[in-house]
Amino acid sequence: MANDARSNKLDALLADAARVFAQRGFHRTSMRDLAKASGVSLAGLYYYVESKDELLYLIQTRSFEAVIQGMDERLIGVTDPVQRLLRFIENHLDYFATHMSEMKVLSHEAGALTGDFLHDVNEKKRDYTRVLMDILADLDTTSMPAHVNRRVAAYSLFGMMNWIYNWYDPLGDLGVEVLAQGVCRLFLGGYIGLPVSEHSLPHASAG
Amino acid sequence: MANDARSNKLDALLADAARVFAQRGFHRTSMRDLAKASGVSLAGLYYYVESKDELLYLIQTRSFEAVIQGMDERLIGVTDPVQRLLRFIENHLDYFATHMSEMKVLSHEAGALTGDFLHDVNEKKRDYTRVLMDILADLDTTSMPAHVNRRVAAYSLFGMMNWIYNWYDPLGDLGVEVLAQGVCRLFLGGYIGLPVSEHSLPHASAG
DNA sequence: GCTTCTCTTGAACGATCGTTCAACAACCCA
DNA sequence: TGGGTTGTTGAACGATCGTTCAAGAGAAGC
Repeated sequence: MANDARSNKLDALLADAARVFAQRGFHRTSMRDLAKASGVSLAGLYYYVESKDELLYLIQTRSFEAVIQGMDERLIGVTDPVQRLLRFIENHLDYFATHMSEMKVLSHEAGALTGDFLHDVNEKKRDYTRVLMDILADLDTTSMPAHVNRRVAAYSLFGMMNWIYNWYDPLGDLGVEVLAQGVCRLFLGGYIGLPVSEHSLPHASAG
Repeated sequence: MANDARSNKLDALLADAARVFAQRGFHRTSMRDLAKASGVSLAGLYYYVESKDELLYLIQTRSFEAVIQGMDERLIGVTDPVQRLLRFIENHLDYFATHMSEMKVLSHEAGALTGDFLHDVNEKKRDYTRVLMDILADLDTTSMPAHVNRRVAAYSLFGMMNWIYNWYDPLGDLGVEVLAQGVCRLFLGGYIGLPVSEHSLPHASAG
């Protein structure tokens, strides 16, 4: 179909744009930069996208939808809150490590969106945060009380996970599994004093 | 002295600029915006500062120097690694909560610096990280082994602390002391399995 | 062969950007 | 009173920005 070709090219365009946005930042990247990076003329970009803002929005909302979908799949049928938390973290970090550019754009360029675009992504963000908060609430009733404010805990976890674009190199010595196990152990050990055993840790399966 | 007046006005200018940069982002903020916010004409800004880049650099390097100086003071004479870690966290969060705009600019606009400016701030960042890494290494030899990769632990802690500009409201219900205690408990509990007692927690004295 | 639809383009638009500069006011010291 | 330093300004500079548009290429359907 012609629609397929168009859709595929849009996908490729978004991937190129995410790479450049992650590297130079959204506002420092010009549409001319994107044209060069994607091999299309400047005017040609506007056949696939209405504006630079929509480009940013599409990158963010699509990435976020993929994260949420992965989370939904990994939580199906899992009721134990510790397991749910481990899978929540595992999913987030897996996607982050395998889609570093997109997730950096999602994390770092949150303030660059405006209007309906901003509202839509913020709604997803609220739902996603709610899932984590509910798991933590579950954890509080089934384990010893945490002594750590739940909001502080939730956003600290997001901080650990979303900060990694500032330092982590997916191609370096440090494997994703070490990263995921570290974050899981830090958070679970700190939040409920639970030493996370080897076999209950995420196996950090890719993608 | 005339030099004092000039220096004071520069300080005020940097404070205004930090506020606007934190709100709208560095690249979205024009020199005309800063002129309006500081009550000086556009051209007048260039009497105090050589360029927009230098403005950003001054905000970042001065804030970082203040953080480092506060840390140095709080670590004097303290040898117990747990206490050193608690004070490191306490200092970082205290400064963050009392200088939210500057620290957001320091955290979020790290990639906006270039050349010598970037190099200088990165050097400070490396030294500062080294202090934390040394504390963690100390912690490893005096407590049970951590089972958490040290680099992962260090950057996770920075993630928890530097992410707060994305969600924390210093004027809201959540006090700085709750924030600091939460982060300390999360990290220490997770890193060395240590339940942090009430009296050993930072008292979160303001700046 | 002709029309239609999809895709791409060079060239231009007005707006806004960071920065500069000559000019001027206000003050200090002689 | 007059010269020099300090502080401030409006107006302009060239560059770059996001976006538009008329025009054309190429394949598809008749």
